[in-house]
Amino acid sequence: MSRQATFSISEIAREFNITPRTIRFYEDQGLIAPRRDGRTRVFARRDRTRLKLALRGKRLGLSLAEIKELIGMYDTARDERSQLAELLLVLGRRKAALLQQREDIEAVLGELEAFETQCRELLVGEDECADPPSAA
DNA sequence: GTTCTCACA
DNA sequence: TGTGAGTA
Repeated sequence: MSRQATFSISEIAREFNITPRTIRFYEDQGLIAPRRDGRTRVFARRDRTRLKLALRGKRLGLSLAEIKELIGMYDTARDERSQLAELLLVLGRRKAALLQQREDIEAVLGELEAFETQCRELLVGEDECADPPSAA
């Protein structure tokens, strides 16, 4: 029953299926701030929670900066309403970005297909104009 | 095993 | 947004 209270970076990495390198990187970016025992990082449940939130944000395609923003609010944890409002703002931004990407992709696909059509027409034209080789 | 820094895509 | 190498 000795429920462990702290964890090493490698334990956390294993648990979330990421590399210790990535965890240090996230710390650099201000997403987490584990306690230190000397220079080695000591992770508490609080850090695990933050990391879990961060990875959820990543799955949604949020930038680390956005994730940092949201997680910071989770900690500050004043009123839930402003947190939810902020979350909606970020999600709205993300959705807008995805919609724009979809538009861009569709535009490129359209151009590509037009070009394909052109190529096919050129091929057919060549067939019509091509003299049969020396054979008969 | 963990740390940091530098370089690299 | 991460990784790899080299270091201590």
